[in-house]
Amino acid sequence: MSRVLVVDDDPQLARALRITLRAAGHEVVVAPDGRAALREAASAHPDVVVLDLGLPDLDGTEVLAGLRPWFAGPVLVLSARADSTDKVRALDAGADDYVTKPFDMGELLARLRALLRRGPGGPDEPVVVTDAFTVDLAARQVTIDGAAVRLTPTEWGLLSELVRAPGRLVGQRELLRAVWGPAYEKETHYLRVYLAQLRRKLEPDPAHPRYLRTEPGMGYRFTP
Amino acid sequence: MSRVLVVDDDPQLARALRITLRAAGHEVVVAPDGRAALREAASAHPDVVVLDLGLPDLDGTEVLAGLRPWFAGPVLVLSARADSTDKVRALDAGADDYVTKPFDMGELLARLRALLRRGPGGPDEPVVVTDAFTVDLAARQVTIDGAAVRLTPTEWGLLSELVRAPGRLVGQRELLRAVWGPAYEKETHYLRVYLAQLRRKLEPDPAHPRYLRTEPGMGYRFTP
DNA sequence: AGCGGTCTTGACGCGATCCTGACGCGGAGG
DNA sequence: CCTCCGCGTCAGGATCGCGTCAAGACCGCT
Repeated sequence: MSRVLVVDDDPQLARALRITLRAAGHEVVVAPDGRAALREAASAHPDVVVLDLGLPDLDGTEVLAGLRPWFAGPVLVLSARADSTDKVRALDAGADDYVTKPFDMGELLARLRALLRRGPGGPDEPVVVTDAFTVDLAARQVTIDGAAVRLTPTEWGLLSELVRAPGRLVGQRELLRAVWGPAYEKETHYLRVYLAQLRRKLEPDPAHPRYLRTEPGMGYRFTP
Repeated sequence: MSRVLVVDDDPQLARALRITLRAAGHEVVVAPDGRAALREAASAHPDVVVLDLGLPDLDGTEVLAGLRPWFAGPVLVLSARADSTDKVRALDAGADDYVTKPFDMGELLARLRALLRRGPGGPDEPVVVTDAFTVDLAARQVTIDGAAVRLTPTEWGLLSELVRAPGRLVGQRELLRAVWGPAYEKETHYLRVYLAQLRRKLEPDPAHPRYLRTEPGMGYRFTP
């Protein structure tokens, strides 16, 4: 989902953060001190930084000052100090949020979500592109040379199921269950009919499918 | 400097906030309850909203929900509840920050500064323009060749829901839940009736819709 | 109470979509 | 060489979803 740089010298807390953040779908990079933080921030290009103010080498605000000139993403500051003058100082130094330890993990995640929501262009668009056509899963649209292609609900269900697993073979039972329901697992004929329709609409040469391939006896495979 | 909408039913706190914010160079608008808040937010076009969750008429999250669809600026939530589940709920409902009462005025100001620093020039356009008509989400107004178009509340709800996701297909269940409520997810008939009305009012050729398109069996799509 | 506007509900025609059956083809196995 | 199974193709009929119109119910306002 997003890349998070965690700056903390406490190995235990860093570990907990890494596990929690990874479970929430983020990619995590950890830096144990200020110098490493600046180095990693420059090389790893994180989307957001979680910065503990209590570091062994540099003061947290110095890290913030070193970061801010060029790092545009949000920075969430962690600190054991609850004094509001500290908060004001950190926020005015460029922090976007300030959380005092000990803190609740759920709250931290929610605050990160709030920061990332404002972020650069929002979350990644799940778009699958081939040389012949483009599938936008979020917008539920298929385009071929920029022109929209009309798909029926069944056709779309089938296509999205295949496109969601690029390169992977999808069994016929799997497809039937996903599109028609568990009661239709034997109706392999449906697949033949609708795959033919999809190929007619999407493949450059429907007689020799290149993207929606048949694996005889097993299922179908979408190869980008 | 910036226009701040303060939503709080406690006259004393509202007064203190007005004085402090004005001293910091902000223009202040105060709303004592949820309905007034939504009204003022639409008419005064604030840059940021400070929202107390404890309101006499509406739940704070309802105000947030009513605000978020069209208000792109930051919202800072005030609350007496320090429970982290409350925080998570508010943040995920669209709040950008959450401050528990009692709070330090200096910290609140610093947090507001941090929020405003992130830019009143957000990429979100609250106005959607097509060749045929213009939709102003914030002002709740549709104009066609500069002339205002009268829409009923239901028509507006439907239109704003579609316009908010340009190019994306919006499922009929999704639309029904957003406009009528979760109990009406099966009433696809409503959609047909109101889409027809919208097309009559907005489309150049209602018989051949160009902007409010139907995706049979799936939903509707607004294409600018 | 009366009134205008809005929302709900029903009925109808039409077109699109889905299901189904029949046929030909090709490869695997006997 | 022959048979059988799975796949692709085609075409028809039943069904579903959509758009349209109109009448009744339900507000809020005067």
